[in-house]
Amino acid sequence: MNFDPSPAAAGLRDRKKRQTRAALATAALRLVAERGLEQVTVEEISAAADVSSRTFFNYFPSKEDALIGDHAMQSARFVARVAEVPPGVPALAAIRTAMTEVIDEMQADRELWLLRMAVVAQHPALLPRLVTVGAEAERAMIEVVAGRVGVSPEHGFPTLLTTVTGAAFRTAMLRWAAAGGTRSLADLVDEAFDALAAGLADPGPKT
Amino acid sequence: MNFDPSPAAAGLRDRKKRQTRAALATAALRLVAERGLEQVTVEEISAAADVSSRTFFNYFPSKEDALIGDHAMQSARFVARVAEVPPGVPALAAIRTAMTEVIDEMQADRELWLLRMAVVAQHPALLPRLVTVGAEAERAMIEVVAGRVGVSPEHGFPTLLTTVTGAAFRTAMLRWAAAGGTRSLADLVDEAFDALAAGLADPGPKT
DNA sequence: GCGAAAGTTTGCACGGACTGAAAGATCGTT
DNA sequence: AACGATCTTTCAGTCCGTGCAAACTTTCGC
Repeated sequence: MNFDPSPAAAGLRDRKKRQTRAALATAALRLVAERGLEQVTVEEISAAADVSSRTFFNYFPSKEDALIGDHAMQSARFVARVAEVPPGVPALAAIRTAMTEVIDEMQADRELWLLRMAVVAQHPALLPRLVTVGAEAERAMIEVVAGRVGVSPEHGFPTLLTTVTGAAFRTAMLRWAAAGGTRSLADLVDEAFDALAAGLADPGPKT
Repeated sequence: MNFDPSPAAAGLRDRKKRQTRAALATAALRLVAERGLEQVTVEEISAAADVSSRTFFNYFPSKEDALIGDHAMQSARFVARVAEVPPGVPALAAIRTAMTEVIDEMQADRELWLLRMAVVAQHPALLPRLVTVGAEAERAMIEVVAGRVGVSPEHGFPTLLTTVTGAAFRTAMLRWAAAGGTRSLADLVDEAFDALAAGLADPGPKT
């Protein structure tokens, strides 16, 4: 069992795996950013990372997944953070609060994420695969929200809130990348969540 | 130029094209609903529609597209309807109003849409391809919203509103299908839009 | 150290999605 | 009936993605 995947690990085996995984991911991003998704084969990505193309598929189930990365654990932590926010805080605000941790991690990997978002912007089909990376994470999120607001998961609200905040976060990420990281991601997320909390009312001309 | 694609057309050729397109789409839906997406090949779908598999790809660029259908014109009309709503009406309400036409058409094809949504529910990867079927439609929508509320398209609001209402509509469609069409789609969309207008505030326990 | 155990990489073979080109069938028009 | 335009089919080919088994490497027990 590996409870701490990020730091320089004890085993040599794990370190190597992390290396090749990172090499594949960055090679994929770099090549696709240069040439476009269709113009890059997994064989080329694998060659750039010095492994066989079969090995590529041992790490990622598809070409797209190598670009998006593996956010399974981040998603799980995110859901857990939402559950940890004190009760009484409205669910929308709780989600915004829990996002802070994810945002900080993205800012830490700033270059990687800006490149990744540039690729996503060029290939909108990849967009949905961000944030909502897993069906289980989404279901878990829906259940946590249902618990927070005290309704059954069959009620429409938890699902609506989950998908809508996901969409809001995605647009914030896109704007962040479009601005080349000029404005802070946290600011852009705040802006989006403020608009949601305001009922998506038309912004005054003074904005 | 064909300005009126739906009614029984004049030419025999066009009729045949419509027939095979519909045959392919319904065969795809039926087979995938029975066996699942991975267990159905394009060859089988084509055989069920009595055409070669190459012909399938003359009609649809991918297996998924045959399931989702071709909503390009509907999307364009939808965007146009949003632009037609009298100014002064907030953008969120304008979008809800414009949706009525789309919803009515879906209710008219009730069986087809319920089957389609059942398939989508079984294969969440198809979900994003609904509503947001085209990048151009989405951009057009963003521009119309920007025009309505009097901000530049670079402002975050138009994009946010477009993606968020899309997500809301998708959840309403899923609930509609999950309930087997018991509740009217219009009701479920209203519920979602009311929640959006209320700033996604937690629903009281009395809901 | 050393050999067994466990995990990883690789090549091979395969099925299926999708595309281009060229030949064949069908339809509309005169 | 014949011609041109349009659609369908056949064919060959590329690439994605997966199961399998052999070769290899790290780890562990002794």
